[in-house]
Amino acid sequence: MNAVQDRRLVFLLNVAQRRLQRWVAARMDKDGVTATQSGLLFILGQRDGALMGEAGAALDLGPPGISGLVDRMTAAGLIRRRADPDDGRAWRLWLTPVGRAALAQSKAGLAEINAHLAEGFTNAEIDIVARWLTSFQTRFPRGEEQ
Amino acid sequence: MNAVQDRRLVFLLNVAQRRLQRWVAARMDKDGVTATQSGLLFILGQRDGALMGEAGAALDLGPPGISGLVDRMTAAGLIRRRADPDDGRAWRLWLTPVGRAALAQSKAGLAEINAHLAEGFTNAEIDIVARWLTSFQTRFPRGEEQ
DNA sequence: GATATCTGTTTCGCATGCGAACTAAATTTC
DNA sequence: GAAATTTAGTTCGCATGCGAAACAGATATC
Repeated sequence: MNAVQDRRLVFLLNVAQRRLQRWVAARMDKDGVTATQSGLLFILGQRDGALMGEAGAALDLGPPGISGLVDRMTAAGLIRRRADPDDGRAWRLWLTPVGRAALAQSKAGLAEINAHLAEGFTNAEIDIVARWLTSFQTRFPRGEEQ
Repeated sequence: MNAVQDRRLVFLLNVAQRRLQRWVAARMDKDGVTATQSGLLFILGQRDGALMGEAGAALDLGPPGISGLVDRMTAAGLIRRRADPDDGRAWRLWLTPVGRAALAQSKAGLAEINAHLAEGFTNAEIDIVARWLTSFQTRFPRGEEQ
């Protein structure tokens, strides 16, 4: 009899994510940066020179995910990739000037989106939403069953 | 100083969706049905013989999305597709026996996931979450700007 | 009735990201 | 120090889904 009764939540989450994705794509793509890509830009803005694995973990991406993302962003000239001097297997990622510019634009766009996302909800309500979203990380852990 | 302060919500939504997706894939894929596919099964369970466009609208998918989904599910033998007798451009979608069986299994799995999604939250809190998720449909409309 | 327009679906090229299998370098074990 | 194991990334095949453009049938307009 309430929101949990049917498939709603699963479906709603899916749709919401897709709608947001599309929205971001429509306004940010003009600057050549997608939502996921701006995620990596943010990470590097805080930790320039991070390892691919570190960046992947921060974005909650598996090895194939971060690998492909880095390929595309390197090709787009947003980041650069240099071998780690201490570990022959590892790569460190660095922002290019183009990447820095894109990051600055993403920050502005993101502020707008965040405002949009909280409109019509109190801080307490947004905190509940944030707690629910965060709980996925323990409820649906990466490596394990159940 | 609260949850809205940085990119959190956008990022959290993304991660949550991906985690759920992965989870569903891991336990449902054994039955050969993914989350999106079970979405279409649910629609047809209620409205067998729906037009592709109708199904797409119900799932919030654009033409290319529903087209590809139908291709894959037809190939998998889950649904069947017949020309609409009244409109030479349109197709109606029907569950196959295999599709019906998959739908039954999806229903069971979904109940479990829904329980999991609401654990640790009161009904009032889940209602807030549902309201937030639903608000995306007006906040980020399909066709238009702003 | 011929032309213009609208509408349902398809196709293309792309980004995203998974699991599985692989490669290669680093570390541990014996 | 050689063999076994772990770890960092890559590659492959796949599902998902977008926007743009194409296509064909349906409807409206003149």
